[in-house]
Amino acid sequence: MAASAVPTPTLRRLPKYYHYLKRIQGEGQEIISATQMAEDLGIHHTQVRKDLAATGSQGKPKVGHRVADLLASIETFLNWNSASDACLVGAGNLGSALLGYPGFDKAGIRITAAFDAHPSKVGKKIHGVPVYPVDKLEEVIRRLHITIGILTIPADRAQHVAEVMVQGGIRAMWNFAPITLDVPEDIIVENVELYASLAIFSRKLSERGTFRG
Amino acid sequence: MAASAVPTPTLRRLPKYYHYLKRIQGEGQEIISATQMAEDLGIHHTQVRKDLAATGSQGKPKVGHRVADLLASIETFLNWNSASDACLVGAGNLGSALLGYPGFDKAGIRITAAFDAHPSKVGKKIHGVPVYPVDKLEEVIRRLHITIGILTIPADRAQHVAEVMVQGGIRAMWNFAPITLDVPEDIIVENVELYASLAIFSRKLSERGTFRG
DNA sequence: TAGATTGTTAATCGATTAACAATC
DNA sequence: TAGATTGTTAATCGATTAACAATC
Repeated sequence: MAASAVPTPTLRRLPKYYHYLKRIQGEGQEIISATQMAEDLGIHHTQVRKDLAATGSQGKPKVGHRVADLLASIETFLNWNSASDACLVGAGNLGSALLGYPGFDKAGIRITAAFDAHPSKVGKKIHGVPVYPVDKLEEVIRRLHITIGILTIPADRAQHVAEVMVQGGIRAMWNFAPITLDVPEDIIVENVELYASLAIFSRKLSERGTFRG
Repeated sequence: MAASAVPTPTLRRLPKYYHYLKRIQGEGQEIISATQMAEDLGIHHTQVRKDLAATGSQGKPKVGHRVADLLASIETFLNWNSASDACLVGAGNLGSALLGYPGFDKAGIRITAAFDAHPSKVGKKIHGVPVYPVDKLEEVIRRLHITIGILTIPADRAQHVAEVMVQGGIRAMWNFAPITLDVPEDIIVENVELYASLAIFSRKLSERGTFRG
């Protein structure tokens, strides 16, 4: 793969811009300057300019950027226009919540199958997505040509499930389990690190606050 | 506040070490070298050493680190030993999932009250946590001396709720809504950016994959 | 035109990686 | 002792911020 020319921090900021732009668009605003965005989002204005430039969007000197253009640029850059089929393994609390999350559709990720180990969940639909037994994982993803896997299972089962996913043809994984998955190099893995945020939060609390106890 | 001497990337990595150490501890391992950790986690060994040093933990040359010591150091460093009371606003899919999340207890965050705008949820308990009407937010957090607020509500209501929280005495917020909250400077805000991870995932897909469509 | 804004090139800052001394 | 490991100091790398030219 070609290494991305776009820094990861930039990618992380793009959704921030996206949601901000959606909001002001909803308020009827059609033009926005990078200066204003920077101020509202608490980011340096040069940073905002570089990030927006990375998506290929261009503004007009003295005028600013068209909100609709920026939104379109971000969507295109992140490839949110073309859709992929995904499955989710682990229909527990977090998994069920994700099945009902509206953001994926927008991002072109269509969850068409869920899997769970508990017989009580199998056969039902959660937010419209059918739940299969987890031992049918390989068979179903192969049959439905699913290429994306979302892991919302406990850490101790994640590695095994990842291996079955690879067997079945999954090419990319979005992993919510707090474990470093060991998969072939050509498989994409993106880890959602909820605990990373919790650690930063905890540290801020212990640094600043005396209001614990 | 004093700026943290510990880099944010280090804080983000600490839970990774923590979960790794918990796992090998569960397998009966008592000693671990930074070299081995680095290899298993795909992180540079010097990085691991610096991160562990930041928590105040020390190893023995030629021997390694005691797993139990490392775990204790991380817990202490993140102040996971002392507990704080927190409330959660927005008992929807994500909110309910968080109420059932075992990680908070471990991190010393005890959710004692939840709030929701839907009358159907009010008065019930979700994972043992009572749900109050959201218009009682200020009153309840004041009465229960709650200092931490978790926001799992739609973006368009987050700013208003944040302001009520500040009114009621909340000093720190863990925000899951995709919006930059505007609160007084002395209020701690940590944003969980699920969409940041999704953006990185989407970009990886569009860079590497031809398996969309 | 004047001035606000864009967008680029240079300087700074901070994190990661490399080199190496210290220790059991 | 020899060698593996720790932990620190220096070098590199990359992102952020500053300075400035270009544009309408």
